[in-house]
Amino acid sequence: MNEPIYITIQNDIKREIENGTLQSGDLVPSENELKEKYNVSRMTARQALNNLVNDGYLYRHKGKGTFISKRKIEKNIHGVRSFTQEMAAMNRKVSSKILKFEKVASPEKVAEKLFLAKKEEVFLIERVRYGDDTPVLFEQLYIPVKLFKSITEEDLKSSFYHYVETKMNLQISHCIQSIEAIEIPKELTEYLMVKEHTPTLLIERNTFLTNGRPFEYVKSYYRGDQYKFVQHAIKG
Amino acid sequence: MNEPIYITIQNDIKREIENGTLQSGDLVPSENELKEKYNVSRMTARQALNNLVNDGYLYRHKGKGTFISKRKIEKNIHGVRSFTQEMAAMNRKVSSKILKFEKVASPEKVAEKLFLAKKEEVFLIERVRYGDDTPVLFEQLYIPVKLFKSITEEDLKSSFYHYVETKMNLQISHCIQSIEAIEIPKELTEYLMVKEHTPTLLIERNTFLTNGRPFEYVKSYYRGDQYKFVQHAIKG
DNA sequence: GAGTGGTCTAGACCACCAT
DNA sequence: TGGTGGTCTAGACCACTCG
Repeated sequence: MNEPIYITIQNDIKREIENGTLQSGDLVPSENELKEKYNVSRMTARQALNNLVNDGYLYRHKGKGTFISKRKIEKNIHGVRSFTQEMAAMNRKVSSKILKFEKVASPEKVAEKLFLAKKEEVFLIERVRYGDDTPVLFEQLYIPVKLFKSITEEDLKSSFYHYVETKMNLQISHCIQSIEAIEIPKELTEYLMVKEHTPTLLIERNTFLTNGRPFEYVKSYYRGDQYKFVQHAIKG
Repeated sequence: MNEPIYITIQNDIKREIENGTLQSGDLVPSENELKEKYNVSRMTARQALNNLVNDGYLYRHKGKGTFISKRKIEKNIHGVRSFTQEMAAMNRKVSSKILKFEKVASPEKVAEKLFLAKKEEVFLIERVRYGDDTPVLFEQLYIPVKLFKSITEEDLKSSFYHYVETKMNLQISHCIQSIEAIEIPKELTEYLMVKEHTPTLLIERNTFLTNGRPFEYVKSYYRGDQYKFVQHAIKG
């Protein structure tokens, strides 16, 4: 395995939280216990715990220990959710059709959003996504080639975020998005099977990893009659 | 000083970002440079930088260095923002016209959202809100009478959230909102000064205090051509 | 006093990037 | 090749909490 040890420790603990072995309020093994168990230095065990604290899985109490935080389920509601998660929440079956999957020189705006040099290569992926076989969403996804060297069409048939987190072991942190109501662009009417002038939700999203770097810029066009964007937001 | 060294380093860098000495895209001193400058170990310098990355101030590039990220001001955007804040961010002057301000028996759906008994009294406030004198938003706001006994029309001319937090000393915690694209309802065309069928952003929001109780339920209709909803969301 | 997390050191090897 | 960040070690002292 080339996976860093602290990632292994993190994943082990995450798994125990997700399958219920560790419950909200439970004490997690101390840094010294993890040090023994994984035969690593204390700093390495600490790094794993710190990352989980930053991600909201754990909290610490000086002199007492490290504990599982509440949330867990609520966590899925906060903020960024994938289309797949949204549809699952509504009990709709998801499918996708990929219309385009090619390497292109990044347009200026995209390069800026992805912190790339001008014209640096990006994958441009266009797909239509369906809920219960009705088209819901047309999406243009831009991702840096240098980061996603080995991605295939197959990987995009289901959840891209899932791929990023589990296959690539990257940690998604946050996004900045804008949401507006527009008339559907003419060229999309046939993909979404609607007539001209249909109200459409346009969401532009720039999503970042925990290392502070963006990994996607995506423009999504949602059919107004098929999709309602639900979210849970925390005041800041 | 009892302040940990890494906090000192963080604050020094933050200050340079805030006063403009370090600008978006600039290279921050490397871990080794900070190590020399502050006469600390590399891990300590690294801890300072890592924290700033987690807080969104910096991003890293393996082999290249650590850089100032764009955001900075956008950081305030996390989650719930009031219309007033949104407009201020765009440098637009805000004004309001109150069309209706009355006590009504709460409709069933509203009672449910506000945790009230059926037909318990609520204030229904309808207002049009303007940015630079152009109508941007028509809003129906429902708030419990028992909570806002002494509210006046005057209090609603500017930010309602500001009133809640500073005049009533309540702490806003979070909201659940749905966002969808619709055609403008006929009866609103004149308030928003648009023609029929104009794409409109409908946002329904249920907002809660830190004590877990809801204090408002609001339906907002935003002119699609005037308003883009920008937000910063954290992955859960 | 024993255990915990918080801070810190002085090294090390690696992968990545520019030149 | 030299500089950068990414990972990791084997120690150390401290402040806090609990019995």
